[in-house]
Amino acid sequence: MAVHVLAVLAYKEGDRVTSRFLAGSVNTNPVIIRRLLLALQRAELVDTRKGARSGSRLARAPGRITLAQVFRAVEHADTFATPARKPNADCPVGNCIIATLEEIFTSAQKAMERDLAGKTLSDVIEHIRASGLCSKTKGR
Amino acid sequence: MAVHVLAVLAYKEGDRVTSRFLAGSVNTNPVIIRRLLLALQRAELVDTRKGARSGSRLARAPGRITLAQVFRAVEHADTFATPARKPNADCPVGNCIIATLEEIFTSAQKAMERDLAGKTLSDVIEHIRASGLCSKTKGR
DNA sequence: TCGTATGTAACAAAATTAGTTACAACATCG
DNA sequence: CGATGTTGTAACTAATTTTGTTACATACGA
Repeated sequence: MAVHVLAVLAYKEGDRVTSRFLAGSVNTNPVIIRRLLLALQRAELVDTRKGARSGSRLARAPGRITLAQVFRAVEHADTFATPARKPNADCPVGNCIIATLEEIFTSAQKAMERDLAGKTLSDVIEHIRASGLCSKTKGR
Repeated sequence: MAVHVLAVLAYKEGDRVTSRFLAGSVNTNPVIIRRLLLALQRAELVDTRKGARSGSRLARAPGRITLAQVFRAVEHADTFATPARKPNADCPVGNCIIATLEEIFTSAQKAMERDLAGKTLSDVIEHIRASGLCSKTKGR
């Protein structure tokens, strides 16, 4: 979803877009978008301003925003490493396997992020444009 | 969790282990384990027998079970590619971005699986043993 | 044939995520 | 300055997913 929002922002390069517009585009609620934008702001991927006639826009060129950055901004790091597993203190295997699994999964996640780091927002845009299905006019 | 179960099975190499025992080890319910074992059976990673004095064991040596196989057996493939997004037919961007995102995410997932393919169950076991914290005696 | 364990269904509970409503803070325009 | 429009945020509800529970038919081994 984050990518979807950023893609729309990239289309409107430069212009500020309101959360209401984005919500319409993604077909959800403005608040959901705002929550998402907060994460993207913290990662300095978007630049949001309050007040009348304001909104959000990309903080830098689409070519300088990798999907790995987006991923890290949105996912809370512990994606699936330790999904709040029970303490299960009764089994020694359980206790010592956790550290091992964490190590393995962070390695796997790193591998994924390396792959995502190779793709930027403008790659996504170009890919969409190339698919032809999508005209430049964005409804709404 | 799947890895946890398989690790216990690897410890008990050869012996059949009941779902009740495994449930105790992971600190959950036998039915949860059985559901998990069904997926592992379909992937031919474990060999389960019904009836009295039976249970499950690894279908092959721990060194021949990669974590990528486990991952694929357990996760339903569409891990996070298309999490049942709304149809949102009103926005053309939405419609054509989906295919693009799927492509990107399957690529990322492939990268992760390549990483996991490089690690086997016996690597995990060894890693656990090396951590020292865990004696060979598994409680319960 | 008896005991034990799986396969499976049906359902309850808990956790997560998405969505809603409401409102204060605040920038911009007139 | 004051009206307007938009974000930030809280509190709450709803929907979905995951996890756990109970129950029982089925099947295997001794």
